Amino acid sequence: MTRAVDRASQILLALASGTPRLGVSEISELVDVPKPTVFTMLRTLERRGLVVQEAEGGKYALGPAVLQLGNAFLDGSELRARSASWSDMLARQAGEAVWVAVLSGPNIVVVHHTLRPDDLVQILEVGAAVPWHACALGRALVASTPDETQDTLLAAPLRRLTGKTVVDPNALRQELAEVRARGYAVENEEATLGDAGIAAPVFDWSGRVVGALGIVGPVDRLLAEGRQGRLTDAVRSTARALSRDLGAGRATPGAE
Amino acid sequence: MTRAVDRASQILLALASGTPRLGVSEISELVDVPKPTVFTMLRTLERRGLVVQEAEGGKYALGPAVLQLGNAFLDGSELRARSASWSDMLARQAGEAVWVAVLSGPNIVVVHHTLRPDDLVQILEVGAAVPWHACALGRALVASTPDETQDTLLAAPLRRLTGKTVVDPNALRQELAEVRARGYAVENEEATLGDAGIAAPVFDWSGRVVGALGIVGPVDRLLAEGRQGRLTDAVRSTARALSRDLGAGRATPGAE
DNA sequence: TGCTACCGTTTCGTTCAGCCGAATGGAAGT
DNA sequence: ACTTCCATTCGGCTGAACGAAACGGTAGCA
Repeated sequence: MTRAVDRASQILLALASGTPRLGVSEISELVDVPKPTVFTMLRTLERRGLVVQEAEGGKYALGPAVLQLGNAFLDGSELRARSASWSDMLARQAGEAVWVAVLSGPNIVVVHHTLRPDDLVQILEVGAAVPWHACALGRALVASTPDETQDTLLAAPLRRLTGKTVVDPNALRQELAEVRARGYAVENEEATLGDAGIAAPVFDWSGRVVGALGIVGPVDRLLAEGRQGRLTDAVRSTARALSRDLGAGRATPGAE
Repeated sequence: MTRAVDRASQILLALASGTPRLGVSEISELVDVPKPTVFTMLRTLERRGLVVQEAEGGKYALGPAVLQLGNAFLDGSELRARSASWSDMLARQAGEAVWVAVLSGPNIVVVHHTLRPDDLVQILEVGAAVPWHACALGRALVASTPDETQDTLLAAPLRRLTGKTVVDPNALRQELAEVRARGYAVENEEATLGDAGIAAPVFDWSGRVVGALGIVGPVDRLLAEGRQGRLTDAVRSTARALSRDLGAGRATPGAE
């Protein structure tokens, strides 16, 4: 581990963590590194366009080169490439928005988003991050990770996003076991009031979970009696098809 | 300048430069750093999710955390936030796709893309990078940068994308002077065969150029006689309005 | 207007982390 | 079975990373 590189990584992630512009002193406090060290690293990151300084003597922000990194990540994502057609099909079938996401630290981050097939204004959420424990995508994904990954994620502080967000590690651990057993996750207003989610894990050729696919939309539509079951089946079979597309075998967990 | 951090930045940018998966030896050659050093830095970047290793002993790729950085950059971009409505208006007016871009090293990178207002299938290009010299957006932007920035960009190797791409530094320098004088750039099949672009620079409150806004589309539509002039006027007045929205004064270069 | 607090930035001496050549074990290719 | 080249490990050396102290400047306040 290169200490300087790890610190610089933390600086970049601090700049991505909510407040878009931070001063040297603020960053120094957030990442617990002395100001001259932060200053030198910011100058170095600025050199490659990963960070920009607003004005002479002013605050720092992420620079355009990180957008290029993000885009290159998406371009190189086989999960994203292969999910487009399955996701489009599910959106038409379900009449709802479909997201495909991967795990990134304590969050899931959306790598593909098919808009709900209607003419209403929607925001493309590719790149959006949501805490794993507060959404169906996150639970579906994490439920299929190794126990030590789950232990790590459950040991970290869990943020409450709405009054309904479950943040008790024991309750979540039990929920993950249930999700794993039945092969899909359902979330009801834990990430956003008024919205629910249904998601299933996606596996690759080696049998490992590489992401999750799911629908997200208004709770009164998604969880309506008689409709939830059909949506769940549609989500699961689409996730299964996507897994197969990625080389997963028939015996993959959740793919029975 | 922190040497280790600069090297790690180069490793990240190498992973974004075209081939999505690279081995330790390949990266070592690309960035001219010994393999054990590359290895240790990759492990450090992996720790924060900026890089992932495909399989044990395998190749490395950018990780999901860079997508979060890219998204955070977009979320924090005032240029992007303020350009959305102006860009939508111009797209309706011109009947073409509208891009807003910033400079990132030798490329421009798209921060906002309004789709052409028709029902044909289009790909959202946010995050896409194009060499500055090969597109109208890049020329419009660079023409308004300080001389030393232009000198730096013209000194670097310039890639030819089509048979029509101008790569002679002297010819480009003259073109930049002309772009600056008239306040907009036009590009004809230099980035993509069949496509042309018209763009104008965007300024902020301090009078500095912060981006460019332009339309991109089929050359026979954009550069049609009688139409090019009207499109140019529409692009320039939209860029001017966006600049005003960002606090630029009336006397800003290109804003007469 | 003057003072205080805190900012970003600079300086410079210290020390240990970053560095990398050499070596290793393993896998791919022939 | 052998060769080649991969990713990874090891360990000694030195200069880069580090950070306390200080500086110049600005914002905020009385």
